[in-house]
Amino acid sequence: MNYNTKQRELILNCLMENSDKHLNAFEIMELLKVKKINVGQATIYRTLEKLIKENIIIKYITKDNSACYQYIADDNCVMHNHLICSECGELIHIKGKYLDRLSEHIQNEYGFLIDKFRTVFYGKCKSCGGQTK
Amino acid sequence: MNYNTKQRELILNCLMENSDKHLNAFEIMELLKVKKINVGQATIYRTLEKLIKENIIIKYITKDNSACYQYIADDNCVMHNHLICSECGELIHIKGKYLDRLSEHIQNEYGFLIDKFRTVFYGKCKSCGGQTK
DNA sequence: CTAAGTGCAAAATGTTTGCATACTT
DNA sequence: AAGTATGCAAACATTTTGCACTTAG
Repeated sequence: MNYNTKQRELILNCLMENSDKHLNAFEIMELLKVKKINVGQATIYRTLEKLIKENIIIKYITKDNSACYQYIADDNCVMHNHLICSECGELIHIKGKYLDRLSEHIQNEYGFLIDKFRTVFYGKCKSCGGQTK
Repeated sequence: MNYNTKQRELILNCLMENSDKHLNAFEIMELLKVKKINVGQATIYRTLEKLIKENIIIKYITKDNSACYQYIADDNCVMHNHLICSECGELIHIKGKYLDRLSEHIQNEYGFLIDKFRTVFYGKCKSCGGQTK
């Protein structure tokens, strides 16, 4: 169903190499251009949509209203949630009992099942001042 | 600094009356038009931005990629987080010890301070099948 | 009276689509 | 060979901007 094309590989590699940052579609295109590779913008958008559906990357909106994409599917990322710093875009993978308990509680109390792929915690990371408040 | 204009009131009322749904800019404009009120689109966008900055509403992206706005600042909403159903858009306000413990843990462990206004839990509500999984 | 907000139309931005061609399986 | 992906350019949707005018404080 999904063909493994050169373009898909390139885009995915680009996102994997930058999994600590959030990139928008334009930036991905530029990064590929620097490497003398030209991938049409339609292909970028179409591929990103597919990667989202496969839960390999996430999409979200930054404070300045731009749509960004970020690679999340490392190791056993299935069980992870993600913290994203609104200031610098740093991505932190989290898991653990506190999170599990919260999920359980929400499920029991409200019948609400959290989607770990779509849910992202926004805030400020250590170096951007999170710890001081 | 923020003038209390007729247009601002109208937009805010519209969002308050629909606090259980998510509306996009166009829908807000249409809802006002139905009431024979014409508010320019530029005003809608400019006002929404201000309301977001004031933490009165939140903005987020739905599954079908449209930007939506929703009123959150009821009662003592300051301490709340929000669950949003990806299917029907239902908004649920949550708080409690599980959430507080998670926040604390994340702060201690990672130095990361969660922004409750920006962070939204996505998932499926009871009536959309959240409980059954 | 001054600062802030408004409406319109135009411009800019970001994303999607149609279609002929090329690539994967 | 069939199904899927690509690139281009055009179309589209959404959001932002400039400017003259109005309104709130």
